Formats: sequence, structure tokens, C-alpha cells
Amino acid sequence: MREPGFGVASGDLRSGWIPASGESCTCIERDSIVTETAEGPADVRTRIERYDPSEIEPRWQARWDELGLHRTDLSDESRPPYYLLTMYPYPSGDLHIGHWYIVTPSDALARYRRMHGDNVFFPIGFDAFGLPAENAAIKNKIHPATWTMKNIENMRRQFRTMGAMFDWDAEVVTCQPDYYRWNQWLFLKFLEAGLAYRAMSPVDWCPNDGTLAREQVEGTDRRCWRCGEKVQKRDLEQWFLRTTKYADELLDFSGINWPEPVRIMQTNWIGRSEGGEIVFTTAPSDHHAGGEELRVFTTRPDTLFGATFMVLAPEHPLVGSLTAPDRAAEVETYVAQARVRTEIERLSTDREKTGVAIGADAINPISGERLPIFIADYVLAGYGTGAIMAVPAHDERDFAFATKFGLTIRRVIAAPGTPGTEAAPGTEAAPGTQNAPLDAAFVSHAADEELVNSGPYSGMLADEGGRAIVAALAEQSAGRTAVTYRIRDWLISRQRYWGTPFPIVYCDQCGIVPVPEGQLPVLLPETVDYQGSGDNPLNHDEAFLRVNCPSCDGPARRETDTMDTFVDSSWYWFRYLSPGKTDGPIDRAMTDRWTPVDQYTGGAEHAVMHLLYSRFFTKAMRDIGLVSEDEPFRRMFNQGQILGADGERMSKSRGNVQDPGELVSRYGADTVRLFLMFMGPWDQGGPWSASGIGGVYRFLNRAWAIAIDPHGTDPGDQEAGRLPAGQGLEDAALAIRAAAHRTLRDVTIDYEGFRFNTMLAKLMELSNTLYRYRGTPAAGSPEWDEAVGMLLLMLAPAAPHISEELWSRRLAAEGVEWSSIHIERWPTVDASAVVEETREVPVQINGKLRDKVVVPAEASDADLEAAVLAAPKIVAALAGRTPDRVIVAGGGRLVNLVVCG
RNA sequence: GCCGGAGUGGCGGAACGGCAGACGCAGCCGACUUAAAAUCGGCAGCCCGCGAGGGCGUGAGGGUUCGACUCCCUCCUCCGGUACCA
Repeated sequence: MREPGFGVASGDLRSGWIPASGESCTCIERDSIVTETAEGPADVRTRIERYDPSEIEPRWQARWDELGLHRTDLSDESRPPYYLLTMYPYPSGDLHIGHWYIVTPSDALARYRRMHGDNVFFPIGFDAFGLPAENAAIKNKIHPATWTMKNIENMRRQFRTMGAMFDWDAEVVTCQPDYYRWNQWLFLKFLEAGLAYRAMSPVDWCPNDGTLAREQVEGTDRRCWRCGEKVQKRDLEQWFLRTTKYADELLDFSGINWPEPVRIMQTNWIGRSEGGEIVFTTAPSDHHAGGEELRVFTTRPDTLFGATFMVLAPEHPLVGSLTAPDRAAEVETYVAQARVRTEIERLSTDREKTGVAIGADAINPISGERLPIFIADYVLAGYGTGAIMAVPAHDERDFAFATKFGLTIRRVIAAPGTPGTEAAPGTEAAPGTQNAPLDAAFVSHAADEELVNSGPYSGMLADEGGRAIVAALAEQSAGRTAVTYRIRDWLISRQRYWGTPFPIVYCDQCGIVPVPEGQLPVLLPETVDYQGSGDNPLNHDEAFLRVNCPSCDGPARRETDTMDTFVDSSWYWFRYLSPGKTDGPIDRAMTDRWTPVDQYTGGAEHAVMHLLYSRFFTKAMRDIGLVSEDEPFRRMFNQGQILGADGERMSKSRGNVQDPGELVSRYGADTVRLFLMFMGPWDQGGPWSASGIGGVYRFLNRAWAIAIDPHGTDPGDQEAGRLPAGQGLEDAALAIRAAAHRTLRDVTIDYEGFRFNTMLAKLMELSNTLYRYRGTPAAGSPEWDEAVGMLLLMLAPAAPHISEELWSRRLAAEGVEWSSIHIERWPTVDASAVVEETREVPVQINGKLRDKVVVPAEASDADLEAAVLAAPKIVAALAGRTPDRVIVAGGGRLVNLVVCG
């Protein structure tokens, strides 16, 4: 049973009463303290109760908990649902300042939305499978499950000190069978739908420690991080999800509000290119009969006549049969070298090009020209067809290769009338085009450029010529228009223990057999025998391995690979909506109502992979009939990352992890929350430094003093008790009201735009203004009271404890029954309070600031211009000259006088 | 390398193409205190000038504009991602 939502809960709140709040009347009164002085006579001073977060915060956290203030009634239809999701953390052990940085503003947003009347769902969980638990297991001989669950326990406790409004009832822990069984279930559905398949793929392999992750391969010579052994490549049969099926749909971001950089990065990652597939044929030679098809993909079919050689990926299937016997040794050596290089290395345009000729030729289908075939690692087997036609005159990489190997460079595109490009068709390059200078050559051609050196196509515009060439090839079945993508299918197999087991059995009789749905979950055994290495212990667990075939009941063996942890994170927000559901992964009624997630927040480091996989999962789940949505997250925001004080990413191994515990016990959670929001723009992050936290603490102390002791004054304040010079009580009240409403207007805009740093700056300004009036006659005014109330309401999402405490005292002082500030409504701006009577207009001469004039707010441009030209400083600066132009910019916000000469 | 982001006082940062440096930290001066801490008020980009004032300033160099931290081009540095870290 879930607790009732706020509607009912608030009734509980009113009936409940907090002891300390009952004392609030005495709190507001002052304690008289008699201080004995050396001179003898007693100096009677007053002191207010001091702000003590260590007393306030735990008390309210316990109270909120008790009242179920943070539980969301998912079935409550009386208010609009608002699903706010923050990326769930990896349970690394302790919450560090980075977790606070991620969660605090999200929590403020959740509270802000709730103050607008939304039914806010703000869940949390743990991304609990993955490598670090296995590393801990090997290092400390502790079971990954024990390590992980201990960490989770600890982090749950630490999370509570933040005062975040997480709904813990919906918690997801991915390493538990009640979660990962649904990974298995989804995998089986994907398999059924043809979205999952098995294929060979290479992994980085260490003979001692098995498969290695990228981060486990160290140094330029690529050695294993544990044993230092040279890393090899090994081809394994592995499971893939067919992400490429959705390539085009994933390019479509209409209907979701995501940051431009993320959309661009995903678009580039998917990497759709349109062009043509062209079929070359191999030429006969002593060792090869010829006539084999050699397919290439090109985005530039218009440059076909400029192809002067061919390049195959070293892994290309035809390499073996095409290689001439006298080239075999060299080719084999090169292929072996290429296998150990990373893709990043291979694609680097910086690195000198390498490759070898294989002693065979290909025939250009349009010109009949014979082109030598090379293999080179800058061509990847997995992209396009794994083979290219090289056009060195119009491609930077091909140019570099041709230059190094002394190959022909033939220019085939030029602006009309470019000298030296009128060679006869089909012949060698025209004079002056050999080794053509790089500058103009391979930049994408201008619209008016024409084909040259291109047989019958010479003289056509490049685009048009390209289409004509593909059309001609298509007629002889030697080409067609084609689209390729950079994105590959998602390899989800991991040769590791601490992950979701695949629900697959291998049977000698029946082959690959899915575990029947009714036999799920396939439990991860409690094996911990790592045999002193990182090799997957499942491979050695006979009890797990041996199984009867679900199909024929004969002896069979289980799949020992587990799933990529990105599988877990690709649908967890659906599961939050279905806690404890045992007859399916998700509750359709709930996901229909609550998804897509209204707002997702998380690190920019997830801009592509996690966010793309999540989009893929949503679409795949839609296509197998599980959900109705096309997209997982309506609006996305990427916050920055807090780095260690050394500017490096926080990690235990670097020893730069910042524990917020000490700051919290010294200043309180509210101060730490505010400081993290105040540091800078949330999407920026940056190196951690606690210097400046005192300023935020002072701000809260001032807010405290304003709220509980409006008539107090400070020692040494020369202006104490006096209104600003020239201001009457009425002026002061209006000024207070204007400040409060202007702040509300601006703070609301900042919350909506996630600009928490400027939001707090404006609250500080308001509190500075109020503080100026503290102790003056204006402090008792209704405007003052309104402003203080507004300050607390605006502060409530960001600093939930102090605002709740001060709010409860206000209610008590007014004799009003208590109800939480966090279910209070966000105030509304009174536009009339903010109206200004005059405006100050900066005046520039030739763009340099020279003076400012003050004019009535409604002054016309002509009035303004007259005032400007009469201003003494301007008259002096003009020194008798007449402005050539007078620019009144931005609807009278600035005047610029342009004086020539 | 490629893709994305960021470079502004001593520091964190602010600024719809229109007053660069809001807000805060550190600093300096003053008030309160026997004193210190805390608190309160004030000053404060850099250079020249007693001052009035002037000059220079948003990573570097160009460009567009009456006007550029903001837009465009080239470059430098740092951060994130680069498909088995999550």
C-alpha cells in the first residue's frame, strides 16, 4: 500500500505538530543577556536565537519522512503529473560532492514544480552492476553483491542528509533479480522480434585476465592494467541489439526539447551519409582469376574518374584471395599490426598513413581503368563496405596516402576556366594537376564547379555529374544510390560476472535455445572464485554452466556472458513507475500516464551513449507493444561535472574525492546545497573549491535574522534604525515591495531556465535590501511582511530546511495552523509594484560611454535626444561638433552619438 | 585525430548585439569591542594623474556593425565523449 498523496497528507501535517515549533513564540522573544564589564555596571545587550542547522535539519527530515511528504501517489489524477528524473548513481561507496552537485538543483526543481501545483514524481535508484564491484571483489576478496549492497545502504543514509524529496518507495536496484529478470525478459522479446542477434566481434583480450575494457588497456603499447601482458584481439561470438534499424528515426528530434549540442553529437554519432555504392571488379592476374566484385561506398560518386587506387580495410574478406604470393608476407604482417591498433589511432588524420599494396588491381566500371589495390588501416571494416575508391585530389586522407606512396593525383572537379584542367578524357592527369596543391582541392566543391578529366561527363556541374554517373552505373548493375551510417549495432555481451546473465542455453542438438519466460530469472550464481584474475568466474562455475536444454532436455550449457550495464539504464525510469510488479516489467497504465519523463537531468558525458540507447530502447519497446511513447525524455538538461581540487575527474585512485560530510556538519545541508547552486552555471561544473561557502552561510544567517528578528540592529551599524536619507516611511514600503516583486519576477525566470546561480544572487540582493530596512520603522510594515514571506517561498526549493523552519515560526506567530511551506503555492508577481518612474540611459560617443542621463520612463526618443544633447558632459565631449548620426538603440535603452572625423 | 563544450578582475562568476565585472569569496579602510572573533558600513579591473579626468581591458589574430564578452573566419589552451568506466 502506498501512502496517500499530499491532499490527504497535508491533513496529517496539520494535525501533527512539531515540538520545537511550539516553542517558537519564546524563540522570537529575545533572551536578555547581562554582560559584566570591567568597569562594573552591567551592560544589557540583546541577542537573538542563532541559526542552528544541525538542530533544524534532522528534525525536519524526520518530520517529512514521518508524514510521507515525499511519497508520490502515482494514481492521483487531481493534479497534473510531472516526472522529474535525475540519472541514478553508481553505488561507488560514499556520496561525494559531485552527487550533491547533481541532485541538489534537481531537487530544487522538483520542489519548485510542486509549488506550482504539480503532482511531482522524483525517484532514485542505483545503477548497481558493473566493473568496479568486480575490481573490489578481486582486490579485497569481497563478493561484488556484498560490496555493492553495503555501498547502497551507506549512500541511502547519506542521501537523506541532503533533504532531497526522493520517493524511496520507487527505488530501483539493478543488481537485484526483481530488476534484472526483466532485462532478460526484454532480451527474449527483442530476440523474438529480430532486434537481437549473435555475431562475431573482436574484443581486447588478455591471456590472464580475459576480456578488457578500454580503460583496462594502458599505454601506447596497449598492455593489461593488471598483469602488464600485451593485449591481443580475439574474435568472439557475441550478442548485438539492432540499433541500426532505428538509425533514421533516431535522427528525428522533433517533439523533444533537447540541448542543441546533444542533438548534434547524436546526429554525428549516427552519421548518416548519402552517396553511391559502386561495384568495381578485380582484374585477372597470375594468381587470381579476376572478376570478383569489389563494392565501395562513396559520398562523392562525381569523383569516380579521379579514383587512382583502391583501399581495402586490412580485415576485408577479399584480402586473402587477392593478395599476390610475393606480397603475402608483408600483407600478413600489416594485417596483424592493424588488429592491435585502436580505432581512434586508425582514424587519426594526424598520424602518418600506412598501408601496403597487395599486388592486385581493380577495374573502374565507368572508365575501364586498372587501379592498384592497397590495404590500409585508415579504412575500417565496419563502415560502409570496408573498401574505398581513393580519390586523392578530393579527399584529404587519400591525398596523404597518395603523396606518401607516390600515386597519381588526378583533379576531376574545378571551377569553370581553371587553367590546366582541359586534358583529354581517360588520359593521365592534365599538366599541373599532378600533386595538386591541397588548398582548393578536396574542400567540398562549390555549386558552380564542374567535372573535368571525366570523359563524357566533363563539363557537367559536379552534383549533376555525380547523379548521371550513378544512373549510368545502375543500368549495368554496377552501382546504385546508397545510404550508410556510422552507427553500428550495439554489442551488449560482456565477458564478466557482475551483470545480467543472458537467458540463453547452448545445446548440441538444438543450437541456441532461449530460456523459457517461465524459468526467468536466470539467477546470477553467488560465485566469487576469480582464480586470482579478472577472467569471468562464470566460465568455471560448473553448477551454473551445466543445464538441461529447455527444448530437448539433453545436456546443454549456459551462456556465460552478461549484459552491458547500459541495458539496465536504458529503461529504468519505466520501472520506477512499477515498483514491485511481478507479472511484467512495467505497469502500462502508469507509463502511459507518466511518460515521457518531463525533465531528465544528468551529466553531459552521457550525451551520446546512454541517451541514445535509452531512445533506442523506448522505440524498440514501443514496437513490441510494451509502451506507447516514441521518446523517453521530453526535456533534457546536461549539468556539468564537479572535478577534484586538482582539476581532474574525482576518483578514489586519484585521492581527490571531496566528502561533503564535514561541510554539512559545519554549515548544514542548506548551505551546502545553496553553495553548489551558487558556484556557477549548472551546466558548467568545474574544479571543486569550498572557498566562498561562508558567503552563502552568511546569506542564510541574514535571512534568519530578517525573519525572526525584524526589529533588531547590529553592533556598530551607524545607520541603525534609520531609513535611507531622503526616504519616508511610505517610500520605503514601496521600495521594499518593488524589490520583492522584481526579485520574484526574475527568480521565476531563472528557475525555469535552470539558472540557479543568478537566482540566488537575486535572492541575496533582496535579502540585502531587506536587511538594510531591518530595525527601521519600515520593518513592521505589511510590505515588509509580504516581502519576507516571498523571500522564504522563493528560497524553499533551494534551502528546504531553513525555509520550513522560518515558515513554521511565521505561522505560529500569526496563530495559523501549520502546513508545510513545500506544499505552499508559488507567489504571483504584481506587475504594478515593479513599475519605474524614471530610467537612466547611458550615452556613448562613437561607442564609448561618456555620460548617463535620467529621463521620465515614458520619455519619447526625441525627448531623450534633447536631454542627451543638453547634458553638460556631452556638450563638453562634443566640443562644438555636431553628431553625424544619433542612434537611439533598444527602444530608448541607450544612445550612441556618431561623430566622424 | 574526430564530435561537442568552455576560456571575462587575485578567485567563483554576471551581462536580450547596447553601461563589462551583478552576486559572492579573498583584500583594504572604518564602526562595535579593553582586545580579538563574530557582526555592521564603506572602498575596490589594470595603468597614468594630487585631482578633475584620461588611456587600456572579456585566450590570440582578423572580419561584420553606429556599437561585439556576445555574430563570422583562423589559431591556442583546457574539459567531456570516441562504442567493454558508468
